[in-house]
This record gives sequence, structure tokens and C-alpha cells, in this order.
Amino acid sequence: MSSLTERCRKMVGNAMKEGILQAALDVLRAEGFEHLTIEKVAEAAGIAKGSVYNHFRNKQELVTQVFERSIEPAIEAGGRIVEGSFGAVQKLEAMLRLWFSHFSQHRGLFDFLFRDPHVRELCFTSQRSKSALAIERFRHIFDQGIREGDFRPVNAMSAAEMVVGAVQFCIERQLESGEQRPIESSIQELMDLILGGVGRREGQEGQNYGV
Amino acid sequence: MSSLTERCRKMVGNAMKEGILQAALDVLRAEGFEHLTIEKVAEAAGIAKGSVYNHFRNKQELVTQVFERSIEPAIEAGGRIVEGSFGAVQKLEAMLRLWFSHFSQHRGLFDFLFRDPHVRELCFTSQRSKSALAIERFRHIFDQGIREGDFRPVNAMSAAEMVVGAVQFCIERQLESGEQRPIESSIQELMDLILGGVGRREGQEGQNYGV
Amino acid sequence: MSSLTERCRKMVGNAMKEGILQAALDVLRAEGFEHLTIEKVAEAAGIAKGSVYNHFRNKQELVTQVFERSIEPAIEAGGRIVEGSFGAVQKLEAMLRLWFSHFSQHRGLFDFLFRDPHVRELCFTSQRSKSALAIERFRHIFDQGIREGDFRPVNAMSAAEMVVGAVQFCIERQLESGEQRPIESSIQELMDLILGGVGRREGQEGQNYGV
Amino acid sequence: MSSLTERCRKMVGNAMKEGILQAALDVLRAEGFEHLTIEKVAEAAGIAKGSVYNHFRNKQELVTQVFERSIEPAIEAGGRIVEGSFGAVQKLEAMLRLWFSHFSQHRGLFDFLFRDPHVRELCFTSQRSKSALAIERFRHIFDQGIREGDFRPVNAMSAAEMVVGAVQFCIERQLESGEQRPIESSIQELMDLILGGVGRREGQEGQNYGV
DNA sequence: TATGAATGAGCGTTCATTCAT
DNA sequence: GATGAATGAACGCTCATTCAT
Repeated sequence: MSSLTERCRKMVGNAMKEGILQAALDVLRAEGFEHLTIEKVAEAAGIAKGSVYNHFRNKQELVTQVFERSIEPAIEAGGRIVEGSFGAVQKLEAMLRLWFSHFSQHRGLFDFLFRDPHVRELCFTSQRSKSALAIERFRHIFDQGIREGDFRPVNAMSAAEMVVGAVQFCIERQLESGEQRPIESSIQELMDLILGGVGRREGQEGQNYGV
Repeated sequence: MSSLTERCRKMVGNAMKEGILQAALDVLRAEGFEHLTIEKVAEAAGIAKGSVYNHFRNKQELVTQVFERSIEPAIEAGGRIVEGSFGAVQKLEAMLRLWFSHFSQHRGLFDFLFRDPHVRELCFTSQRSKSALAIERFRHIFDQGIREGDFRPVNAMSAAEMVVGAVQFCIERQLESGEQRPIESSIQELMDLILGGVGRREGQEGQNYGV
Repeated sequence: MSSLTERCRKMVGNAMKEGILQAALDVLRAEGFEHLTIEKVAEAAGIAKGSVYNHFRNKQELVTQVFERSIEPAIEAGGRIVEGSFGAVQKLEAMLRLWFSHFSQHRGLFDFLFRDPHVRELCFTSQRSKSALAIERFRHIFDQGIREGDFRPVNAMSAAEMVVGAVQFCIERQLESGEQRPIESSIQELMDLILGGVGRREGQEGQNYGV
Repeated sequence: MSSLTERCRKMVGNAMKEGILQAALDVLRAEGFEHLTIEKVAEAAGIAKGSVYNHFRNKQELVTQVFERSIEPAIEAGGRIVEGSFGAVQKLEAMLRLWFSHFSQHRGLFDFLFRDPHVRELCFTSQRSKSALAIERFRHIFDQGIREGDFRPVNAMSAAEMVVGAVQFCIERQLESGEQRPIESSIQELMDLILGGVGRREGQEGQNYGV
């Protein structure tokens, strides 16, 4: 955690804010949320404690912004997928790929978001709207799928909730276990389950497994 | 919150511990996690602050045990379901029913566990092993279903993860939104999605929409 | 609180100081003393925080001057009364009238000076010398009265102290209670008490009660 | 400021509170109100900062109690005077004597109450009711005097206000100037002015001064 | 074993003041 | 002179934990 002061003193004002956010992220990663204090953030940023308050009204605002910054790109990417002109199945798969790859690519960045329970909680809190957004997006995809005849006429909302819960949980588990499973494998497995369910169907019975 | 002292003074040590746990639960419900202090717990239990430390090494241990107590019955019930002699589909449905009903019946008790972010996080922490247990149980059910030919030969572990994530998330959402949806409806919807997936099947095509 | 900057930028330095003092007064009235910060004053004056320090060595000096400004006119008016060529009784009454009217006319201005304990204290501090001045002036009036035979040969200094204390206290009380008593009534009552005291006199005895 | 810890550790709980109050008084005297911090009080009392909060909810409560303790005895003594069975003139004189002597005898204790503007302000604030009490008592005395024919039928309330203001101010002035004037002299002078006023009376003219 | 006063590290926050630009 | 970001000492307050009784 090198001193930011020299780097920042002559920077444009905005850069200092970035520096503090980065410092907060560093502290979060290094010490976890419950040991995140303004003093440590300031120290990590190489600035005085009081200076933090020139850029963030209070601790809550700082931590929230750390999280918002981290998740922003994924949200935008999600928006682009939903609004694209592909079929529902493709969109669904793209969405899963986005989630998995985003969390994998930024594992270094998101690790703490899920590993540290305190942070995870805060994220979920702040993400309540984000969660709602995610659900909404999956719902759109399911609606489209149903409309276009690719999906059964299920309750799109419930399906969306289920998928979001399942995906989040799977990602969490992978991060927790440190398992480095190929993303595509996870995606295909989830797609298979989401599309086909676990139940055996009469038609399939004969086709796939015969006797 | 009547004084527990008289009741407990001559009781076996275990009863005192029960009283403290109950007091902690009361405080948690009344004031939320972030206002839970040892002092308040002691006061609610009608004992002295220091006495709490005769039964719990520290605050963390106390709070963890509060949660463990809350979830214990459900865990045992889950064990009985898995070890029963029913079909996988019935076990799966029973399991979902257990989860939903448990959280519904104890809504007053669990509300705070999910509403208060700090508590939720703590619960998830303690539940990491509980989650693992839950996954294991669902995995057993899926294994049974596959073995007995009721389920497709999916990856039982992945399916279990998915279901646990989905169910937890749905319950959380319901608690958060305060929605009082009929349990059976939720269960049936989830069962339908888990068993049948969202994707259209060839066999259905003809049945449902004709050509 | 419009920006003073444009108005003041090209003004003589003195005008800027006036602007800051006025801004400080505005903040004082609007937010009370304990919420008076240099930053708010600067903002109200439409200038930068640092600029305040080009005109006032520190906060203390600024606040003191705000008070001095407020009381200046009354002091000058007091001087004119004492140096006038009237009798002691008339001067005494004029003095009381000045005090009462000054505080009444500027009630909006002085209210906070007395209502807010922190400010009141600060004013009293700064007024210690002002009090001395006031006492001195009343002492002159009493000396004159004694010399010219209008007053008994009392200790002029003690009488002056007494009167100043009494008048200040009465004004304070009125401001505190928010009472809107007619000034003339207060003045006449005080004059009566100062001149005649409360004690019964031989001459009165016969007049008022007969024997 | 000797360590109170040894002395107090074995004392009854109440003694510790006394010790803190005394320590606060010491700090107040030594450093003035605006430098009174909880930390300094704790240090002066030889205890830990947090311990102060075992006896006082917050700083405000502590300081208020310091003041209340200081003035309590005088208030009670005042009550005994008013309720006594003497004439109004005697009661008035006794009251003045009480005030002067109380502040003189406890000069060491009250010095700060008047010398330090911050404290004075706080006292006046807390004393608003005390002031009201003092006024009420003088009013009773004046009422009695008027009823019994010793005083002119003046406005008892106004006279009381005037006297309280005058006496407080005179005492303040003496404390401020450090002047050690004989109390009796001050009392007699005030009594003379209060009873007789400053104005010359026709009847007196001949009697007292002749021509 | 129960007590609860004492502890003391720690926290979030404020704000008068400085100084490089 | 004007600026305002940076400073950093200071403050009131909390509370898990200890320990002498």
C-alpha cells in the first residue's frame, strides 16, 4: 500500500477520490470489512484521516461507492445483452456467461465481496436494487422466450428468481471453495438444468437412454 | 422480559444458558443485531453482564449459537426426510415444503435473521456448513432419483447447488418483500421448474400447441 | 445569501470585511453559534474559506467583531447622552430608553446573542469592557446628579453597577421570555425604583396611609 | 490532582461519582470550561475515560451536576430565609448577606463559575430555573414588605428582577476585579440603594442634609 | 458462581487552520 | 489576493471483556 500522496498531490481532484476508493478496496481485501476503518483507508491512501471526508460524506458512502464501482460494468453489460436481438436461449446463455466470467475475471476484485461475510452482506444490501435489476432482466429473457415459443409458459418472474438465486449461489460456492472449474462447463450444466429440469420425460426416456 | 434470575438461580447450568440464548433472541428481535450488546442480553436475561461469559466465550459464540438453535429443528427434520423411504420426487417436494414452512412458521423468528443485513451475514457464515449439509441432502435425493430412474442422469451435485441457491433466494425475497404468498403455490412452481425446466420439449410441442 | 464575490472582488478591502461580517451574522441568525463554522461563513459570503483568514486572524476575532459591530451604535448613542447638557434624571431616563429600545429594535439581531448560550457568553466576554464603559457612564450621570443636588450623595460607582446589572438582567429576561412589554412601562418602573427605592418614607407614611 | 483510584476502588459506588464531580470541578478551575474534556476529567480523577460514562450519561449531564452541586446549599439556605418569620427588610438583608457570603466563602469553588465565561453561560442556562427561583423569592419578600407596610406598593416582580440582576452583577464584578471589599459594606450600600433609591426626597432634604 | 464497576482501545466525525497554486 | 484541498489534533462516545469481591 504505497503512499498515494506523491502521486496524487498534483493530480486532478477526481484522482484523489479514485485513490481513496482503491485504498478502501485494498483494505477490504487485506483485512475484511469489519476491520475497515476510515483511518486504515486513509493510511492506505497515504493521506490524512480527515481528507477522506473531503470526498465522502461518511463511511457508509465510501463503502457503498466501492461496491457500486465494482459492479457497474457488469450491470451495463447485462443491459446490452437483454436489449440485443438474439433468441432467449442465447441471451440466457450470454447472461450466465457474463456472470461467471465477470466474477472470474475480477476474482481478485470480487473475492472480498463474497469471501468476507460482512462485505457480502453489505453488497447484498446495496444490491437489493441490483438484485431486483438482475431478476428483472432474466424475467425479460424468459418473457421473450415464452412469447417466441422457445420456453414453456412458466411464471417468468419465478423462473427469473430461481435462476438468479441459483447462479449467485453457484458462483459463491465456487469462490468459497476456490475451485477453478472451467466456466463453460458450469454454464452448460446450468443451461441444461434450467432448460430441461431434472425430471425424466416420457419422450426423452426412449430417445436418450432406451433400454 | 421478566427476570430470569429467580427462575434460573437454582437451575442446572444448562437452563441458564437457555435463558441467555432466549434473551439474546428477544433482544435481536426487539432491537436488531447492531444494537445487540452483551449488556442488553444480560439485562433481558435478568443476570449480570459478567455472567454471560460463564456460558459463552464471547459475543460471537453467543450469536452463533442463537442462530444454530433456530435452525436446528429444520436440520433434523431434513435428515428424517432424506432417510425416509419415499421416492425422490416426494422427498424433493417434502424438502421444499420443509424449508418454506419452516421459514414461514418462524417468520417472526427469522424475519430479523434476514432483514437485518448484519444478522443475515452472520447467519450465512454459520450456515456455510449448514449450506453444505443442505446441498449434501439434496444431492442424496437427486442421486436416488437418478438411480431409481425418476430423474435424468444430471450432475446431482450441481443440481443440488442450484436448487439450494434457488430456494434460499426465493425465501429471502419473500421475507424481504413481506409477501405472504401461499406456500403450496411456491412449492408447486418450484417443483415444476426443477423437474421440467423452462425449455420446450418435442413431446410437448404437439400436445400443447398443436401444429 | 447571494454571492458577494462579484460585488466585492473589485471593492476596497474594507468592503470584503464588511461582507464577511454580514455573512457571519446571517449564519449566526440562521444556525446559531454552535453551528457557526468558517466554511459556512465563507459560503454565505460567496468567498473561499481561506479568504476569511485574509481579514480575520482567526474565528474568535471574527465572532468578536460581529458582536462589536452590533453594539457599536448603542455605545456611541450612549456617549452622546452622557455628554449632553441635560439634567441627571433626564440623562438616566434617556440611557434606559436607549438600552431598551436598542435591544428591542434589534431584537431580531440580538435575539440570538442572548438566546444562544454560547453566543451570550461570548458577548459577555467581549462586553466586559463594554460593561465597564456602561458603568462609567452611569457613574458620570450619578456624579452629576449628586453634584447638582438631584440625587442623594450615594456611592455613584455602586449605584452605577447596580443599575447596569439591573437593566441588563431585565432586558435578558424579556428576551428570554419573549415577553413584549411596552418599553415605556419598563422604563418608568425602573426609574421609579432607582429614584425612589422600595422603602417607605416618613413623608409618604402620612400621605398614603394616614394615621 | 491525585489519583482517585486507590482511594475509590474500595469505596461505595457513590464515592466514585463524587470523585468524578470533584475532578471535573478541578479541571474546570484549572483549565476553564472550553478545555474541559472527558479525558481530562478522567485523568484528574485517576480513572479511565470510559468509566466516566458509568456514572454520567454524557458530558452535559456531568457538567450540569457539577453546577447543581455547587449551588444547592445556597438555594436551600435561601428557602429557609424566605420562609422565616422576620420582617421583609430583615429578610432582604439576610438574602443579600447569603448571596455575598456564599459566593465569598466558596470563592474557590465559584470563582470559575463566574470567571470563565463558558461556565458562566452554562450556569445561567441551567440556572434559568434557578434565576426564576431567586426572583420568586425576592418577590415574596417584596410582597410581604408591601403587605406589612414596610415597602411602597411597587411592582414586586419588577423590583425582584431588578434586585437579582443588581446583586448578581455586583458579585460578578467583585469576583472579576478580585476586589476583596468587606461584605457588610457592600450589603449596606445595596440595602441603602434598594430601600431609598438615589433620588432626593423633599422630606429628606431638610432632615438629612439641611441647607 | 455471580456480580457489575472499571477498563481502554477504538471509532466516526468535525473543523480551524495552513499553504501550494 | 484568492482559492479550497489537505491536514491532523481533538472530541464524545461505545462496548466487549476482565477481575476483585
